[in-house]
Amino acid sequence: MTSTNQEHVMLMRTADRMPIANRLLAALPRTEYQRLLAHLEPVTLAFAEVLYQPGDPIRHIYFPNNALLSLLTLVDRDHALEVGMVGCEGLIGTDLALGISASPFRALVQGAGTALRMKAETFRLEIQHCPHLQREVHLYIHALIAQIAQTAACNRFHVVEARLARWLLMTRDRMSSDHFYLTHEFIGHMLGVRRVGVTNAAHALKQNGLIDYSRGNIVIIDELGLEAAACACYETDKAYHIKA
Amino acid sequence: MTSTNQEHVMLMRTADRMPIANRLLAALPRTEYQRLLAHLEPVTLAFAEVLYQPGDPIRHIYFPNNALLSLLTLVDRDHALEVGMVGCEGLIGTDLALGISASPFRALVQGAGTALRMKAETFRLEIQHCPHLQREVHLYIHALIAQIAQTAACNRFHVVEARLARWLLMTRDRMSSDHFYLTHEFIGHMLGVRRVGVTNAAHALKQNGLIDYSRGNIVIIDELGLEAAACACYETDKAYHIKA
DNA sequence: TTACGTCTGTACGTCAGCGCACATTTCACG
DNA sequence: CGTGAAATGTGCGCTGACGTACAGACGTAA
Repeated sequence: MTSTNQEHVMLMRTADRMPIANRLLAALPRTEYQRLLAHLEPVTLAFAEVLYQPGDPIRHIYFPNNALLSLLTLVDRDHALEVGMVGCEGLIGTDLALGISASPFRALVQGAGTALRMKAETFRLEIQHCPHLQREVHLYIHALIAQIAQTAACNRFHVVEARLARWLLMTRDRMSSDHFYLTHEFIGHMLGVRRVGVTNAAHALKQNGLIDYSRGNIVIIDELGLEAAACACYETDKAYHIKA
Repeated sequence: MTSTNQEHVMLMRTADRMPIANRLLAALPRTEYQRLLAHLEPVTLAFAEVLYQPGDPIRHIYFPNNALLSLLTLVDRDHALEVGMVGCEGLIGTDLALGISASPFRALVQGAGTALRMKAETFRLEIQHCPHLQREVHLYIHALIAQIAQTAACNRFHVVEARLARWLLMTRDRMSSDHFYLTHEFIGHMLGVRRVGVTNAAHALKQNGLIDYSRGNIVIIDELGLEAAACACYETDKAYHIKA
């Protein structure tokens, strides 16, 4: 506990010297960024941590640095479905920018890492006074809408293997790493399929030499091959989010 | 041609005396509404008319009165999927409010009727000077996001019959009528299933005395029964959009 | 009335994914 | 070094939806 707190404090002290890993923040002019920095608190997010629960008021917004977040809609008690994936290109808590204080989605940490967070109330005020922030957030909301819709169509029309390939690539892009920890069980919850469905699809990808994995440690071996195995939805999504 | 133009002019002249059927506009304070009215042009929309094509610049935004609009994502050349349904509770062209000049969706007229439209450029300017309009549009964007996500999950988990029931009820709510013209073929395109799939599901609903139909003329007979046949997604969606 | 186009009913083989159950592998920990 | 939990592999019957094809029903216009 003590060590965690100390680490936390250390992070806070060095916040103003941290590289601006979050691309949305990085796109802001210096003046606005400096202004916001005073309200941004670095935090480390643990795997599977739940940040928002549907209906609950949003307490903080999060700008991921190297963390990866998921937005899920809950249906039945058993069924959930990932509708959005948020990495360093965006933020969660966009609802506040639209005048809503609760998220309709569950937000959880898909990839552990760091993020910058801001109090909800502060964000509501600051976005009124930071036109560039407002603009960037609006653009991101638009991209998110497109992503959600694309995911909807993809889930409807494409087979699990192609969806898995797409999902792995999207994860890779946002993690900036070819290696990450994710069990079939977890991925199943994201894609809205059984664990066995993921196992079978992953097995096929492994057989073809596109990926490797063992007990949750997934490695992308053949990126181009994986893109070929994925549906065209990946390219569409990429165009929206990764346009560097 | 001439008669159409005359009718059009007549509609324009009486625009300021038309009842404000669009609920989003109706929620605005008088002053803002009067200001906007000068830029709002009544139009009649024909069934199956395409208002937006993905990627094309938006020329007008549309506030439906009694018309019903659909937002579709296109996947392959054959496959499309409805992700949003917009009636008098909202508008299309929200992208402009987020600083984007093209819609990612195809927008088409699912139910013929009237709407008020505004030039895209005018809307971009006016929304800066009409705080209530901005607020209402933002709230609607949020509801739309929730609707799209809900649709995504619904398409993933629920059978065609339940989805059809939900879709008919959503149509009904936005048309304010138990009767409308829609062929199985058309509905199939919306739900992303084969025409035969719709026929089978519709047949089952008909057998149970919930609906009746013939050559595109659909009538909802047993509303409560249809709600029971629909998935819970309907209730969720209703809570967002029809909260009167 | 006839003819034609549109809409709806029905059939059939195929297949992806489901739910379930159980075997096997691998790692962490005592 | 063993032991138990977690992760992955495999099998099986079932079902909803697919693609396709064709038949009947209905309405409109000649």
